[in-house]
Amino acid sequence: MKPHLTSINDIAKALGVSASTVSRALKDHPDISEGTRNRIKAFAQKVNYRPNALALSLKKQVSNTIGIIIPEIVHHFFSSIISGIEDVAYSKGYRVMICQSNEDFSREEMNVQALMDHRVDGLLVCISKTTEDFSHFKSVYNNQIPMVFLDRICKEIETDRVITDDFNGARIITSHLIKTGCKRILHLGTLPQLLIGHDRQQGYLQALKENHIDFNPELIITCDTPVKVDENRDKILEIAPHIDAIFAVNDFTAVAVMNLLKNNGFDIPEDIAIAGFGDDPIATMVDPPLTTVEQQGYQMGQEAMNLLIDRLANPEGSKQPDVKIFQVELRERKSTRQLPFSEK
Amino acid sequence: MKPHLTSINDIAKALGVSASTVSRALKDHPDISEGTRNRIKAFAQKVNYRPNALALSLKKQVSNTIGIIIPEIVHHFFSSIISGIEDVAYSKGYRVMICQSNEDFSREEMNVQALMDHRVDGLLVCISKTTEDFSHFKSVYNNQIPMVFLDRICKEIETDRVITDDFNGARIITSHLIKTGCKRILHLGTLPQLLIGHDRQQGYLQALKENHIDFNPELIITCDTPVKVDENRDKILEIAPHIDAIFAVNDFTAVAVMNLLKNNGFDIPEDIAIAGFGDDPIATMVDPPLTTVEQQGYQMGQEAMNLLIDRLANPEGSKQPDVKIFQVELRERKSTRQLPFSEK
DNA sequence: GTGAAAGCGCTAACAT
DNA sequence: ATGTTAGCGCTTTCAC
Repeated sequence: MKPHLTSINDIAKALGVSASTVSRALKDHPDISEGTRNRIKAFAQKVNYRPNALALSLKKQVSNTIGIIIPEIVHHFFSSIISGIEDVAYSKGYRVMICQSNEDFSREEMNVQALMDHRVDGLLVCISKTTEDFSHFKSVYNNQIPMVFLDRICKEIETDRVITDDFNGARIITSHLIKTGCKRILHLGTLPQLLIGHDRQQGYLQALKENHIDFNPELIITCDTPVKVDENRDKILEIAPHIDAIFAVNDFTAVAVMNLLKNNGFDIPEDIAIAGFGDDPIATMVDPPLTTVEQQGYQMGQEAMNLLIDRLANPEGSKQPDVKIFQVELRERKSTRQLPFSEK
Repeated sequence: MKPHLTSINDIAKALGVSASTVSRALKDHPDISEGTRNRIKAFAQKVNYRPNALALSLKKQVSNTIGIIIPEIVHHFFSSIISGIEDVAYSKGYRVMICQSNEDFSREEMNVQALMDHRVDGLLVCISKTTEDFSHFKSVYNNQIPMVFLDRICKEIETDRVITDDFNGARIITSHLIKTGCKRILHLGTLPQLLIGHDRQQGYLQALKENHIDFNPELIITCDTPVKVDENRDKILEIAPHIDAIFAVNDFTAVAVMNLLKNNGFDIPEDIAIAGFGDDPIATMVDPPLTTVEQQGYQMGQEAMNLLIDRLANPEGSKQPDVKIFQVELRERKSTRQLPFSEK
């Protein structure tokens, strides 16, 4: 920023007109005569004039920038969300500032602060796993900055939200395991305070119930990353001989446990069928390819941005929070058993 | 931004002092008496005052924000770079604005423009695959905005750069294939205008030469994504019986071709050994795990940000461009054959 | 049709 | 120790 890009004042001085004339000419204000307008426009073009977005935001009290807070962009689901947001945002003239919380509460607080400091017009947030205190979001809410929660939400704050039907997704995939002959299904889940994890676990339980399978509490382990699979290695291998399927809360955990079992002599899916959640690209690259449910990250991002734009356009909209629930779709692959012929 | 967050003027009015007093008190200017300072600080705290970053940037002509342009955050290598950048940036009080070019030239031009409009202090960029015209970057350079190229660089512009030793990486991995008994090695590469692809291809050729293996031009195919593997499916399967190894320009292409070959009855690595480039997490999750070279994305990001900070601190530094070359490290896994015992 | 002036939020040189 | 003023880049109301 040192080298002073040309400003409206520079143009005004150079052309011997006032700054306001330049400003008007550049935005085709009808008052300005065609002559001056052309002269100014030509000059602006020549010196490659670009309006200072900072000054504009300050003046207009609108930054045309929205903030995104996302746990970790490395995960395909999250980066798909971002792409969905960006594509809508760009097409409507918004910029985005992306912040990663790294699943860390205090980093998330800093992110909120930084985005507020930059006077973003609105916030799109996917809450960190470790967040249990929501006061930073409440402060956003109290300042009436529109905010949309994505995927991971906060029940205590009444905002628009875009979520996956985790309950049904888990129910569908667990039912699929049952239909293909599995009865003793291990669930690798998140800590229960994470709502999506809770809902997926409930969906799992619901599927068991609908199929009259008794629930065995030992068949739920908190284990939601490859690292945790490694930590729980002994426990999992001990249980393995007694189960015929695993439903993991996400795909990379599913893949990690699949590799663990394969390396220990289990046949997938004959000994143990495995299913994940999310349809990460990795699902099609592993052997056998992973059965999972597709979560529409890109579309969720688009929808969230659209909701935010609606709020921005209708600031006084005291209308009820919008809730968009995305259904998931089963992606049946070779890591689970085939449906009996009669069922097909 | 509608709901007017409290400003310094609001505080001044409320407390019956002038704005400058508030400004000074808040930053512990020695002139301000302890009494007023405490009074002001307490009040600011109470109303949760936060300086407007936009106004500050405008005033100071420094935004403390740096722009990142990256092809696609979905790729692990790129998101690692971003994490490296962010961690250094945050620790030095910088914010980042991340833009994706989606490997698209005109999107990249827009990104540059948007970041300039926001008056970022500097730019960290990894050029899009499809970019052949660099005038947008030259304009940044001419405006004396410090810029560091990462991984994919532009030779025509004299800036700091942080790159991988692609030539040596490719040489190391090709040599490894040769050492383990392979002689007819197919290379799946990028379009030759992409410098990293060019260098990797040269490294491949160099390894052949060093080992007195004649180069067969039919053994280089432009094919650098899973989609392109699919498009080149027939060609690859036709060549497959005549080769004993494949070196792919990146890991996801390597994995895609591995799956193609496995599904067509080839044994990996006995029939065909496969090696990638980058050490994406996927490399350890596939079966057999992929031999590849590790590219230090996170460290490269850190280094690039450090270089940029140096430039920012020394604006008049007419010193030569810094070039940091990161070596890669072989990650030997099961997708390539074992070294003969005598070599170990 | 064009210019002068005020103000967005903040800082700093210059008063007092 | 505190206030006044001007200005960062821009828009907009009000003059002429």
